[in-house]
Amino acid sequence: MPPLASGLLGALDPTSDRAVFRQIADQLREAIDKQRFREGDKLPSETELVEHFGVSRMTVRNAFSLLQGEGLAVSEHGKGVFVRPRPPVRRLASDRFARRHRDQGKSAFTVEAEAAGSRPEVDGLEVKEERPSQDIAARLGSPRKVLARRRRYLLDGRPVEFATSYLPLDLARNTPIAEPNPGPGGIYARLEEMGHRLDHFEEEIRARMPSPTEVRTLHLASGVPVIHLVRTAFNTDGRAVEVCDTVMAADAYVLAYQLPAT
Amino acid sequence: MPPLASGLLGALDPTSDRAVFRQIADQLREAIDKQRFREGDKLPSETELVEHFGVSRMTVRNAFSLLQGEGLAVSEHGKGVFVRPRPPVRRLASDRFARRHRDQGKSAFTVEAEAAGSRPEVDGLEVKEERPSQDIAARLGSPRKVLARRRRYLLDGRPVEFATSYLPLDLARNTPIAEPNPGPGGIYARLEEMGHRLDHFEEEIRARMPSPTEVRTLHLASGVPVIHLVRTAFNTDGRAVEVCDTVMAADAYVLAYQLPAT
DNA sequence: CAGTGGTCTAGACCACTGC
DNA sequence: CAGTGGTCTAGACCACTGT
Repeated sequence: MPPLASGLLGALDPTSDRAVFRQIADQLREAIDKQRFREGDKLPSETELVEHFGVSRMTVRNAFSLLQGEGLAVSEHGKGVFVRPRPPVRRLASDRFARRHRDQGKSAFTVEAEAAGSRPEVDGLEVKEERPSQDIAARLGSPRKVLARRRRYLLDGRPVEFATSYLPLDLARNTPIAEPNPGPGGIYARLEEMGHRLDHFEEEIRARMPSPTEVRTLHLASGVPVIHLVRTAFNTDGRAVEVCDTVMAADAYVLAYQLPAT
Repeated sequence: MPPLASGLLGALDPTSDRAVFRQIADQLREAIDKQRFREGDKLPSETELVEHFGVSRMTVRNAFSLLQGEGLAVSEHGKGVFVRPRPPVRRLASDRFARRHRDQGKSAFTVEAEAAGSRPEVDGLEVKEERPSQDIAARLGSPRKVLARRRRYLLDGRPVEFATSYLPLDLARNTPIAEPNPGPGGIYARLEEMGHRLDHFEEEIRARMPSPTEVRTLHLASGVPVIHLVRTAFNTDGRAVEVCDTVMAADAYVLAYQLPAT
């Protein structure tokens, strides 16, 4: 009765140029790809692999470290190293800000999450007046000060994104937009009531590894990038009336867009 | 005359709970954020840091490993560890497939890159008939076979993306689309000539860490994710006539989209 | 308690770079 | 050649998990 590792893993090739820890990672990666280990399964412990391959512990840890960097494995102190579970993904459609989605009493995030059978939460709401960063100022037409609305979004208890909306202060001060709860339809509905009929949005998307702060805020496993989305809302006069800066856990989202063939 | 490390880095806090290698990483990260080390600068060598902090070499290497995972540093064997340079970013606009961009003799990639002052190349072109994967088949209406057009794109010698276009074989066989060079305006122009007037595109965007194959193909530094983009082209009958599966080096791109406020 | 991963040491030898 | 990072060993002690 061979231990777990022996049953599913082979031997090293001592003639290979490939570093031993890479060979070990290769074997584990292949076993994961072939579903011999499935999502959430525990991988062999460091001790088991040390004995199976006859290497030192650091070599095994280097192999695990590679897999974690690739997003294939996560370690849990005192428990083991596991195949990283793939959580359900939230699909953001490009019509999510269409006016017809704005006539309910709840936010777009809440409505959409409940429709998908998830439990949405909003967290750490904070509304402040600030001096804008250079980037935000440039996008908003260089206002001296802005209203910043920060919040974090969770699905079924898991943080998935946090966002800050910036509006020129002269436009937002002493309006419902400056209240913690801006009311049904959110700030876009309020902007339109105030005469800023929205014409279109521009979104810019980047992907990168998270900062330590982002890792904490979103409880990110290692090997999980973030999607950085900056959305600018334009009114029918062509003025940028809001910029929303969003950082999303990349493993929780698919973004979907429609492009005209023109 | 203190060595480089002493001049820019402080001391450890032995009373802190924070692991020593994390404290070292914190100091280097802060120095990078504050531009005390700039893009492309060499960080202190492992030996220097070992002496400066009075720790063992593995501890210093762990600190560097953290920074590399965050995409802040890259190591070069025999040379040193450097602040990761931020290469110029290519902006993909959402009108990049508009018909008006299709009347030149060159591909969209080539035209756009030259306009931006870069030197574009296309690489490893391969045209094959294949059985589609389950995902591709589902998107194309379950054809038994597809034509697959693979290629890699480079800017100024640097690989930035590789892509595969899939078309139902009954639609593409024995047409210019099956030729290595499909002619001016690319396969979209040919599809329209063949009566498939394009109506719109759908794009799905994900971000994740690259597989080892993708690391090789795109020469990715560690700590650089990929953007995975799947575009489906629909004709005016609502039929999906092409799916293009693209993997991009995330540090080389910003994707930009316009959304109607409807 | 035993088993797990997290941190750290003090060496060793190798491969690559630049002078 | 000296200096750099890449790999590997054989220990040690700690913190966290589950029984």
